[in-house]
Order: sequence, then C-alpha cells, then structure tokens
Amino acid sequence: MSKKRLGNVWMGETCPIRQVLDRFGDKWSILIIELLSQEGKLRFSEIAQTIGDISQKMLTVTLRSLESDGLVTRRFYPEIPPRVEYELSDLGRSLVPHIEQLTGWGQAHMATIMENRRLFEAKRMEKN
Amino acid sequence: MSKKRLGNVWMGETCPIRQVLDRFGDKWSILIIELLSQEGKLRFSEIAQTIGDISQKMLTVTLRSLESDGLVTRRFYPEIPPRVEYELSDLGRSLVPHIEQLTGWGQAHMATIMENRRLFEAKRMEKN
DNA sequence: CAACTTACTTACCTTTTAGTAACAATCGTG
DNA sequence: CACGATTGTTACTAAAAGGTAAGTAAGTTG
Repeated sequence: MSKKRLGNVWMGETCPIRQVLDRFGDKWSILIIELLSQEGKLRFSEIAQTIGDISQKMLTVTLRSLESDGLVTRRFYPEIPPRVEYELSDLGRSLVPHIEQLTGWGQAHMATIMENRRLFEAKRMEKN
Repeated sequence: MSKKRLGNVWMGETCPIRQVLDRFGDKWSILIIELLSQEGKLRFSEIAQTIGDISQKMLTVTLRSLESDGLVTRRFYPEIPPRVEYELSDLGRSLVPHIEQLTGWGQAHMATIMENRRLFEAKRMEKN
C-alpha cells in the first residue's frame, strides 16, 4: 500500500539527484568546466575575460571549490606579476560528455520550451 | 590573437549552458521530473509525501513552471475534494535519460569528490 | 618612488530563492 | 453548521547566493 515512506531515495542527502544539484547547480561551475574542456589550460584572467560577466570574487570561489573537489587543477607560477593556470583533471574531464548531453538537449528543445511558455502565459491571460 | 571577445558563446542569454542552468538549476525541477519518470502518474499529495521536505508552495510553483514549459501535463478532476494528476509529457520524458546520465556520474564519483574535499581542507589547515 | 600588473581577499550590500503559516474553495458527512 | 479532505494562494520572513568596490602582495618599469 504505502510506497515505502521511510528512508526512500528521494529524501535527504543520500539522494544522488540532490547531491549533483547541490554540487553543480550554482551559477558558474558547469560553465567553467565546459570552458576549460574546450580551451584546455587557461589563466585566471583569460577565464574572466571569456565569460565576461563573472565577478572576480565568484571566479575565485568557483575555481577554488572545483579545485577542492578535484575537478580542476591549479598551477601557480611565482613570477611577478604572478601567473596561475587552470586545467581540467581526469575527473573533471569525465564529467564533460554528460554536461554536453544535457546542453545538447537544451539546444534542441529550448526554443520549444520558450514557445510553450509563451502559449501558457497567453492562455493564462485570456482567462482573466 | 584575441579569441573573439564579442558575441562569444559564453556570454549572455544565448549560451546554451546558461539556458539549461537557468531552467533546471533550481532546487526541485529535476527531482520532480525524475520522480514522475519512475512513478508515472502522481497526485499533488503523492509527490509531496514522497519528497517529504518540499513545501506546498514550492511544489505548486515548480509544478506550474514545469507545466508552463510543456515538460509536465496536469489533469484536473473537479471532484470534491479535488484531484489533480501530474505526468511527464513526451518532451519531459526526452530529458530523463540525460538527467540519469548525470546522476549516474554522481553516484560513481561523488564519494571521490567528498574525499578530495576532505583532503583539500586538511592541506589548507596544515598551512595555518 | 609612484604606477602597473595579476591573482586574489575582505567587508558590505543587493537580489534571489525558498520556507512558514494562515487563508480559500468546495461539498458531503455527522 | 462545524469539520475534513485536497489543491492551491498570499503575505511575510529567513537564508543563500552573488555583486561591488576597495585593499594586498611584490617586483618591474618609467
């Protein structure tokens, strides 16, 4: 009768969907992973300039958390001025195809979604 | 020299990664899609009870936006008390395999990520 | 010796996201 | 005629996320 309510997969921190969302649902992580995948090694300032509208603060915290999780490697060259290069790790690279699957789906269907949204809004209006 | 700074794919609303993140980066959408994929047709209250820690408000706004985008269908039965059934549309179903790819990667590697995070934190501590 | 460069860090503030709790609509039942 | 059941809505609040702007280090250049 009851579809097991206790300890089911959908609740709490053990739910794999929530884990993934928790790690990659932020504004910049996936974007930076995909960028590094396409461009290879990049300096801090190159990432900043390519993305364009990321703040210095968010770029550092995002890169730091990607490094902390072993998705990105950071190489520091103690020159003056300093140089830092970021690159995907093997773990990071292993994620890329799955991201691209998802964005591929996005490219294929996002226009439909926007149109659906428009139609839904139109229907909602005519009921008032 | 300059890797085209103007109108590049990484900036603005045309970037497919940002579009996907914008639509699915919220706390509940993907979870609900996957739940409907596994359980088929579900009532409002069944979704609420299975997830357990979603608020009534967030369940309605998330379902409403999924419906608006054509990812979920809503069938209303004007009984007393009312009954509403939610189900994935074809468009919604077409997204499921890509979500599962990603959560599959999560299940395979999240333990490593957590361990990396622990090690990184340990290193950070010993430097102070 | 002030200015410049790069890669940060920090304090502060704004915006966005989500939660809480109360209320609405509906009609059959006790 | 109050009550319960179900699917919402609304106003208010709390928390999280992210942006802004200023500061830091450290050697090189004019």
